[in-house]
Amino acid sequence: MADNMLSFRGFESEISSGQPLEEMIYGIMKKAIIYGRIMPGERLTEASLSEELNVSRTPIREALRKLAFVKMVEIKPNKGATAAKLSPSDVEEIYTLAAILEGAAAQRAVEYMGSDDVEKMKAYQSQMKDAAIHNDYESWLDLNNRFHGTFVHKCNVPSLIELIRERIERIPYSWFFIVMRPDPLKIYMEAHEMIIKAFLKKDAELVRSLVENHITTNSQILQGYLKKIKII
Amino acid sequence: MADNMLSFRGFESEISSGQPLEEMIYGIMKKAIIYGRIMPGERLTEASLSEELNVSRTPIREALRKLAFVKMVEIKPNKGATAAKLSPSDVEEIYTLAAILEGAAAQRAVEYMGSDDVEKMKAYQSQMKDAAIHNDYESWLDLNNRFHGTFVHKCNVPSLIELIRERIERIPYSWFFIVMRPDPLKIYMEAHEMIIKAFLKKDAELVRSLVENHITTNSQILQGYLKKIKII
DNA sequence: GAGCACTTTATTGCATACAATATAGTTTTC
DNA sequence: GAAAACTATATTGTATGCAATAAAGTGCTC
Repeated sequence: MADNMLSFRGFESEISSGQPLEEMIYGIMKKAIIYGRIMPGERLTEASLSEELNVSRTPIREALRKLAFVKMVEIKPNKGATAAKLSPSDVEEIYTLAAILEGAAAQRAVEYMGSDDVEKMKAYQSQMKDAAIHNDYESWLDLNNRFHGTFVHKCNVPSLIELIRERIERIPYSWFFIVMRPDPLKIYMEAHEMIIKAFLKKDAELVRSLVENHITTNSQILQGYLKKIKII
Repeated sequence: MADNMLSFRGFESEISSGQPLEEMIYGIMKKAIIYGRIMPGERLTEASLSEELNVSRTPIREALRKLAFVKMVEIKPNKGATAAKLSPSDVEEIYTLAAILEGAAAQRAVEYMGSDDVEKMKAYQSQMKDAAIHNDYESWLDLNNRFHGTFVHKCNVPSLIELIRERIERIPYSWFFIVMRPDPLKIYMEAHEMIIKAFLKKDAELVRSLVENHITTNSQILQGYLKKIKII
């Protein structure tokens, strides 16, 4: 391992790219949490992280506090940090807010979307069908992010986009694959079709309610599976 | 000054109440920003704050980073922190989100509001009229917070409540007094009346749109004055 | 053996020292 | 005199040491 590399559970980051250590550690640990290399509830002592990352406790403390802000770790004064556990109600809240926020973003986006944007959404949608047929779930997920990103980024409210991203990031990456079964996928894709049509009609209120329902439905399906396979 | 007191520009906080210094500093500085004791754009060097607060740089750094998270200060790597300036578009965004979030909270609250809650809102509303007549704007503002808080806290989504509070806190306290003139107040109070009626009808969708419009209208009125008196 | 005081250990909170970086000022060069 | 190179200063970033707190273990009392 080159000594100008920050390495943590398979994730790496080059030191001395102008970015402070604190931010790099924040980024690398966030990834580790999203991708399950840090398990929920895992105790994160400053000393052990310090050793694992080969840096002092100072930037680690600051990274942990940032992670606490986005609720990925929980810090109790004088007791320390643990990777956050997502309770059923946490999951529900995350999606409740995601639905509200993304619905609002979509509503606002109607005004700013060009026909090229809707075309992009159509293209993603058709590519998603292909990906689903070939069981290429990785691509499917990427395309889905692009689909949603297309209108979210057109809402003209940067902080709203940020809030939406913050919610989505709290969902472990692996969970997105849980719902990738024929029936949920069918429901999912049909919702996208309706959303596309609503954007074509430029019916902002319809777009809002469709997007909100789309996310809520998906949330309920996910929560059902999570409960059934005893993840939460 | 007792040496177990943390003092900062007129605000004080007792040390050794179990709370870490970092949090106390965060709280005290947040107040100082909200109440205008720290001016927007003011440079906040760790050393000067350290001297002013009689603590080391460490808890100050952590407090500054927390404040950066709620966008009350801006931190540039290797350059340091400044008290955030609210640009016209920042103000617009804050209120845009506040309207979305509080509208959603209100909509959800309809289900959980008891008739006693609506009675409370009516009571606050009538007290606000009195306060307005006697030009007791301080009380008016407090009652207004209670009025809004009544339904916001009934939305059953704690993180939504938190997000709303975070937006409101970014508005300098003094600004709330700017709009306290006869015409805006009349519009404001009429909106409240309509909101109360909508809650009585338990019409969630109507409540949502009324609350959203109420906040948006208020925002536009405030922004108009801010521009006229050249605050932003 | 359960409950309690005491001691030990682990860990965070805070303070401080040093290193790295950015800024301002100064000199040098043309 | 303007631009560039250098120097000095201020400030943040990081490492480390010590203090305060919490948790775990130990022995004592009954």
